[in-house]
Amino acid sequence: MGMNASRRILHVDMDAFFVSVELLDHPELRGRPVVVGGSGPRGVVAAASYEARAFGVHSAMAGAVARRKCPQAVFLDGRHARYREVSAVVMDIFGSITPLVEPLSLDEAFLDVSGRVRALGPAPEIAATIRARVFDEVGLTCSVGVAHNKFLAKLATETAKPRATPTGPVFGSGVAVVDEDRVEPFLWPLPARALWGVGPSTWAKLERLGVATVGDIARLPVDALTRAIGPAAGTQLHRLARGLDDRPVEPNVAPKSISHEETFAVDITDRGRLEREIVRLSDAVADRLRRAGTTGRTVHLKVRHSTFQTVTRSITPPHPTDDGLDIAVHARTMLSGIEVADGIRLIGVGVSGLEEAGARVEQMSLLDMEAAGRPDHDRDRRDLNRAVDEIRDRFGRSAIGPAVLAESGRIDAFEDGAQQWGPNAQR
DNA sequence: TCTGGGGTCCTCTGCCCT
DNA sequence: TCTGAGGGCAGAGGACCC
Repeated sequence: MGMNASRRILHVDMDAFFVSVELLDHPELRGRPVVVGGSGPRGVVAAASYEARAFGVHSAMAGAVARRKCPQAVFLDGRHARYREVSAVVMDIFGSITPLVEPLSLDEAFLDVSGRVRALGPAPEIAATIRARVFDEVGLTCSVGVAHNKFLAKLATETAKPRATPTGPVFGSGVAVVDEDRVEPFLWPLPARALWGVGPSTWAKLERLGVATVGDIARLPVDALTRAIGPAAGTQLHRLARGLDDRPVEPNVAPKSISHEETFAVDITDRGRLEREIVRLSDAVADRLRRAGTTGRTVHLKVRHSTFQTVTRSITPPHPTDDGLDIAVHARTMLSGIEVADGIRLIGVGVSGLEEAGARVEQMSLLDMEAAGRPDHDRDRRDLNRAVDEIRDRFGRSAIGPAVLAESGRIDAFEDGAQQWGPNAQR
């Protein structure tokens, strides 16, 4: 395809995905306000049905607030494993349309259908086909935006979505198209907040510049923008405001980091307890690293104090690792420099700098390994991890785990389906 | 009963090296 | 030897997204 050939990009977004999956499995709840997440002592809303949205409930809202706004709503814990399962079926439908599918999350994806128009018809027709197939084969509704780039396709989706009103949900058009010669009338009246990358902080800075709409940004000189919000964000925003976006749809984007974090039902001041949580989180991170066949170079620790002040520490050891104990030792070292007496509400462990496992082992000479004093030790640990992985494959994640966790009985906290949006009430 | 969990990217700062 | 500029990297934090 030539450089100037117009691309045909679809953005597909499932409508109220987590809630819709729950309604699929619990049809008796249809028509009622339903909220996924937010049921625990410190939970937040992950998704709200359009009936619940009519009461002002929306995702990321504190569970307590949601309850106050809509006490009659049904609050459900999330079932992440189930959502993944349904998502895989939906993504397979996308994959049968074009190989160029880039998932953004479980419920959203970009599709480049430029090469499929000849076979399947114009992009809006492909969009309608996708909606029909997702409904017929999965039983869920989705909205689709069509444009010549990712950014405009995503904005188009918003206008196609159902809306919540006091009298009940109103269906959207389902498919929305932004034609290449209609970009400015579509884009410029929108609030600047609609642009990708404009959150509360950037929004405040833009307001100080007297900017309200996307059109205002487009008419602003670039250097005024870069001075206000930085070179990278400034140039990017200026391009988006003129509808320019040449990012390709990229399937198979490799993850750059893996992490687990947890908010406690009650703040923790006991360092020993925090160290045990670190072992558990590190074990879960390492488990995922090995399953993905990767190792991590940099270990990160995240600590949120009772005041909500959040600090992060990171360290890059000489060798990449996929070993839970290894990760835990580094994380614990970093924790030792942090005051915990004031109460800790969240702790997280992660690794970044991912590379294929073994990529480096071959480069490391035997001499290096001996100088580091770890050849036998390393091999033993790899054997142990392999055995642990096999046992877990056969009997589940809770079958085996670090000894320090045995008494607290928390090894299985990351079993598939563990609820994901806040601490359980009983913890 | 205020504020989850899993990510990405950018900026700033300090340090090392040239 | 001292000083400085500038690149590269690591670490910390912030902003943003779903």
